Amino acid sequence: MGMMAEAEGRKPRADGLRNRERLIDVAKLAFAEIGPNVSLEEIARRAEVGIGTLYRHFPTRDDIIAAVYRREVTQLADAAKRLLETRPAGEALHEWLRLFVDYIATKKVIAPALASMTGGTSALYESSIDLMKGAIADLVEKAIAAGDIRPDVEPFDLVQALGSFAMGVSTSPGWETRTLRLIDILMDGLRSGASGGH
Amino acid sequence: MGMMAEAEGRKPRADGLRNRERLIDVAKLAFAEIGPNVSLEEIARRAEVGIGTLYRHFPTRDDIIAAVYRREVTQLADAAKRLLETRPAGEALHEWLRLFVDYIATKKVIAPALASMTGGTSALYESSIDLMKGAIADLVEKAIAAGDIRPDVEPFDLVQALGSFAMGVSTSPGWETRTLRLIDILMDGLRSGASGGH
DNA sequence: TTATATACGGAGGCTTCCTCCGTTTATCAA
DNA sequence: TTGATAAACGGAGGAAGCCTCCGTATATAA
Repeated sequence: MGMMAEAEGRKPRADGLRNRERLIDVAKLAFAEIGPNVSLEEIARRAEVGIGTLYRHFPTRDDIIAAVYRREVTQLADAAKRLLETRPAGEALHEWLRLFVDYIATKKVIAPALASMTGGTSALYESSIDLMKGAIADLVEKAIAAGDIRPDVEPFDLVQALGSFAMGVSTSPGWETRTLRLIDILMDGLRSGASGGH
Repeated sequence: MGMMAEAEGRKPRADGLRNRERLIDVAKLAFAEIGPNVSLEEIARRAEVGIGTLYRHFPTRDDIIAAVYRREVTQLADAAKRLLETRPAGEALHEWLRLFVDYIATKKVIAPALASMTGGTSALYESSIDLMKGAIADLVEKAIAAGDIRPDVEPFDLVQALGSFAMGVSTSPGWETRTLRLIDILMDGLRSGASGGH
């Protein structure tokens, strides 16, 4: 129980991996541009691969949607770690919140499809929520420890706030700009009352 | 300005109206059963009309979705009026809240499609929200006046609560039962502290 | 009952979905 | 390097869905 299933066989082919990544890249853009019902042939066309290649990597539409979503979440969690290593915790938090806006955009487009998936996907959702909570908690705790933000912030408060942002986002033009502004204000609020020292 | 555009021409054909209603009935069920991407041919098939008939009544997919949604909202608002006429205000409120659960179910299925519509639909949304607010306010005020529920309830509190229900509903099995239970509890809460008199 | 406006239904052209399989290519062993 | 071969590629093509168009049928009005 709990074994690494990998082992045997040769190294995966470089072109296979390349095309897979390429398809996810292109799919994310296409979903954002055209909507959740882009034809898969369109995605294959943009990625400059045959339709067969797309279907081999992602047997169903849901699979490619899940792949986009999963990568988005993973990148966001990774970004938290990387940001914490390369700059002061307060800045890291601020920067990460901005990245979150891009994540919302992806999620909004994909959500309908995600919602219509059954079983397996709720697990995908769960794990993504856990990843997010972990990332936020880390950022907030370090930022408090560094004296960059007020000490009475519960990480869960931020989860809540971000959730509301994600929900409340309308499709009206300029929501992205407005949300980014909101985040700046939020950061100001967080900073006021910070110890300021190290 | 403000004229009734109707007038001329003969009476609309009975079969036309019948088929139109039939299509909306069937579409609501089909959306719930199969999801927001049911083929329109499937809907026509179930309604036992030709595909051409469906397209004449609803030139686009969005049109039929809007029709289902609009009827749902309208029926809900009408039900409030009817319930208030046929039973004590407290019971009317309780019953109406139960109907609301069915409405959520429809809305959940349709929401993705509604969300992807442009322009015209946000108006549809707005008007539905106003209808809902009006219905709830009426029910709550009359129930308070009748002494069936505590007097310190703001109609808007209920709007808020229902909104949360609608959002928080997961796709997990049994949500409908659970939500109905929540509504019963909510009603108990509303009743406690009621004057009890007339 | 007749005339006709109105509604019906489905054939057919086009797009998308998805499978299948012959061709190409990256990896590994010699 | 060079071959052998597992792995990946790509697109033809059948099935299904989208939507239009128009000949047929029927409800309404005279």
